[in-house]
Amino acid sequence: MAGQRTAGTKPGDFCAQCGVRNQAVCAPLDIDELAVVESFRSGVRAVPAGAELFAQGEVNTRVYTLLEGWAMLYETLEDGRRQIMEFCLPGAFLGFQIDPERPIAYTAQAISDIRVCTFPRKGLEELFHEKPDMSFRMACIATREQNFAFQHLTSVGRRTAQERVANLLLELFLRIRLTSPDGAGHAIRLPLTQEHIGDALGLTSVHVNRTLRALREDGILTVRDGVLRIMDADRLVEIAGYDPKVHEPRT
Amino acid sequence: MAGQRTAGTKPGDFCAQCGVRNQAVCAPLDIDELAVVESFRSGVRAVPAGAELFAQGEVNTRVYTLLEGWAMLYETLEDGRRQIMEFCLPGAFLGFQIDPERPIAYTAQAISDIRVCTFPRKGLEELFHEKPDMSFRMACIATREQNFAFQHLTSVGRRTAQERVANLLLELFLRIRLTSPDGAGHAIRLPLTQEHIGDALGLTSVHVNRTLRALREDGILTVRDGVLRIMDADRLVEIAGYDPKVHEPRT
DNA sequence: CGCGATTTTGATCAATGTCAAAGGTGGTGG
DNA sequence: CCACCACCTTTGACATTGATCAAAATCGCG
Repeated sequence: MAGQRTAGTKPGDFCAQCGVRNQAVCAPLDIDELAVVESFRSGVRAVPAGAELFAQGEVNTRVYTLLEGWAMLYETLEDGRRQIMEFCLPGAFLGFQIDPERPIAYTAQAISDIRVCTFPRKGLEELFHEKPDMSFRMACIATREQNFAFQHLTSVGRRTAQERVANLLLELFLRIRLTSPDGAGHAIRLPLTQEHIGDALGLTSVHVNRTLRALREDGILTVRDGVLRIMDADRLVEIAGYDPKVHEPRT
Repeated sequence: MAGQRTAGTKPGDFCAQCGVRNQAVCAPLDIDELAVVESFRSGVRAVPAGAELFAQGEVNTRVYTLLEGWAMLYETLEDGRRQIMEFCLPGAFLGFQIDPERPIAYTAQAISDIRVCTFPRKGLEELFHEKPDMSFRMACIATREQNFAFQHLTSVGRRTAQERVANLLLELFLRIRLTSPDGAGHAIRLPLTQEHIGDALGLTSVHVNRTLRALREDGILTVRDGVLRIMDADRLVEIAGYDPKVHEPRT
């Protein structure tokens, strides 16, 4: 599958062979333009699970495209309560803010070991200016992200614990399915703890645990050893309140 | 204050005199470019309180800039539960989706009587293409909106009822203060019912009522006859968990 | 084997929801 | 001008969801 990669290179080393190019901000660029981007970027960086890409309150001088692995964005309150905004998969564009001087409101942390493509924040405007398609692409991405944040908000604000968990797991299942090359089974790798799930959904980890038990006992799904297995997709879709007409697929 | 408007015209009739131009997508345009936009738009429309600009599930053929009044975006679940995503004030850009064919996931409804500047969705890409600054501006707006959605999500997911209410009312107070020309008092017009507040915060209206009572009894704020009055700003800021360093001002 | 992190379970508690009814309040039409 | 109506606010009694606290079981790993 890595046939056209030069031996010894890893995904992201060359833009032209980038595995997430079509999901990322770079999608509208042609091969020649990629060369410009490639010379602009700072390079590819590996970040171990648990490390932060940037932290709430910092002024952030880089932006990132996630190449491999899972990351998350979260905000913490002074007393330690945490809200995870989003789980990020390859292709995600992270850390962009309008005002580069303003401290960023949330933290980005690697959940698994990840690899990111790094750009200096400085000069981004100019790059977007030279490549207006990237601006438009960027607007599209941000608009989509806003839509996902809206859906997430609806879950947290108005659904029961069971509905929230069902909704999130279904969403993650579909996102992974869309991008990952491996098989068409009813199971995916899910590198999240129950605390991650709780912090994303506004629940405690112990309530997530009980909810997952109920879902398992009802024969709907299981989460075991970091793999999510869907047993009864129809009922899952129903509980999750998932509507394929409005719920836009997501990478 | 309306001195430079032609007698008989209303805000929005001419782009050059548009009161929200500097908050809206049109901000980066100069006078000549405005002429292009002015010929592109469909015109200005008045919409009465309670009417919908577009509805969840429709394919939406127009986008709007809000000129006057309050609107809101919300999603409803099949059984009627409602989540308000956002209260929109003048300058807001509404209804844009990447894929113009896909049904929109949320409803936009006027809270008070409003006036909107209307554009056909068709041709927007071309307009953005001709005016790349508008694309970039659009990306900035969408990114900001995403940030606000994130903050909202944190409130709903992790704050108590009292903190949520305090946070929302403070946010609205500051937003209004930023834009409205009238005085520097500690009160603003707030055309929301307690049900609106509850649906935005993931609470029932009766719990909002009790929470407002507590806030009033503690001498922090009052909401009465559609006006919000701040009595003790310091304590409000504290309860709301408001951090001016990361909480970007918003129009 | 031992340790830290995670999952699981139980017992109890608190925050918020539900249901119901009683006041406003403003608008409308007779 | 009044009566009525729709809508909103307010309050009470009670129900329920999900939180909290605590401890045991399990797991990965050095």
